[in-house]
Amino acid sequence: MARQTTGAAQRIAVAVAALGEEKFNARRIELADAALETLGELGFARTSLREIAQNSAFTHGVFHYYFSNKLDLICCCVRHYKAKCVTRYDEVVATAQSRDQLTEGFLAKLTETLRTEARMHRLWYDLRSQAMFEAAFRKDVLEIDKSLEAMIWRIASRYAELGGTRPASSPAALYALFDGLFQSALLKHLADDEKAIPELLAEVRRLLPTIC
Amino acid sequence: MARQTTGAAQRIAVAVAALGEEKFNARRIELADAALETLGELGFARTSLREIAQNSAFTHGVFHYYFSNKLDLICCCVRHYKAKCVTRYDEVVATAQSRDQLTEGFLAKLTETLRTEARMHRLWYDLRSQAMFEAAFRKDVLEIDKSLEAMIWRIASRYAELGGTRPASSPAALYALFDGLFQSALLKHLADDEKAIPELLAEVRRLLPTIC
DNA sequence: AATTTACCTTGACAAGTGTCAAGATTCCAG
DNA sequence: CTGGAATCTTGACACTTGTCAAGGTAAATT
Repeated sequence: MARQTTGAAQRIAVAVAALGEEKFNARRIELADAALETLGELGFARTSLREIAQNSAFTHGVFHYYFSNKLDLICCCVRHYKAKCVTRYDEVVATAQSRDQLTEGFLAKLTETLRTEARMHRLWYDLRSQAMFEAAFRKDVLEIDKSLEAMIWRIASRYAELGGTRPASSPAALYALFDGLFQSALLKHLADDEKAIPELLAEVRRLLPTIC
Repeated sequence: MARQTTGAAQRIAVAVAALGEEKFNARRIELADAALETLGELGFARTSLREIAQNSAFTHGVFHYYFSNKLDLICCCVRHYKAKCVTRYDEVVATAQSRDQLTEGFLAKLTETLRTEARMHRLWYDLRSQAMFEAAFRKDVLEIDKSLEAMIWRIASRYAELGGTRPASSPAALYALFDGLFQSALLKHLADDEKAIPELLAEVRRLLPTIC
């Protein structure tokens, strides 16, 4: 049975059953990757399937072939984005042998992220806000938020460990703090405020010893 | 000269010059208020001028008469929203005579806000995210962010003062922390997580003595 | 009372939207 | 090689969108 003549749900089920699963999912991720480009550029509100298709090597029909609808596509994008994101600081955590090394590695990665991946991160904040309106996003968004909280907690725990102490705050509070600072710095950075990054770094440098 | 036959910029200039300014602006705010209803319900991405008009006592043409375009309307909404927002905790700050009173007043207001104004606040987070994509929003959003930071700072300063100490963090860090916690609690609350509010309260209660 | 101005309604336009299906193409098992 | 399945392209549909202008109504001014 051709995939197209059935609903997308059945299509996907059939594909999974038919051992084409891996290929099918690989294609979905390819498409999600292409979609993330345009989404990062325009944001959720202004991005249409046709716009996504035009900025990619695919035609708009393919997206309908692989995704049951627009929300399905965006959800897949969000999930895919997550995988890229949550391990960002793990290498720093694994290799740092002192508080100083961890601090400098963390700050360097933070700077690099703000400089080169601002678009992806504003999309994250966009989608997290959308989740407040669109229930279909909530599960994935809450899951990613949890992963990010765990990521921050790994950094803080390691930092504390390297000084022989324990973090002075809860995982939730630490994540809220760093996420809030990052979000604010991102907005200022996107508004061409050149002090945004240095101020963020100074703030984090000041905070790390007091809260971890 | 009739307002409609000129561009909106001129129209507004003419209105201002013609002493109709107050009436004109009052009408704009009335319209912005109506628009905020729908925006809070649907979010920026899904809200159209017609939808706004249908959920209000006005026809869609009126919005074009009072605003040069959709962005102009939304900007006005954001600015108007600000005024409602930034004084929320001032009464608590002014009347509290002890740390306990301030804490309880703050937490009560926090709860009330989450319970009764979740829609307005998700809209704020939505618009702040939009500002990362749409430059036209940035100035207003950054300004509101500053006002909110100052609002948090007033609370923290007063809390410290009531204990004869000084806040242990910068205004930026304190705002990032509370904003991050609130944002996370709001999302969970909207996802029908009944622990969202109590957990937020517990976290804030724990944090206040350590950071202020 | 007459006329100009401010305010609002209505309907239209062009562009863009998500969705879908019919047909072309590619791929692969028999 | 061949027939059928998987994949993709194309074009169409019904609908919504922001924008705007022609016209009507109410209010103010002369």
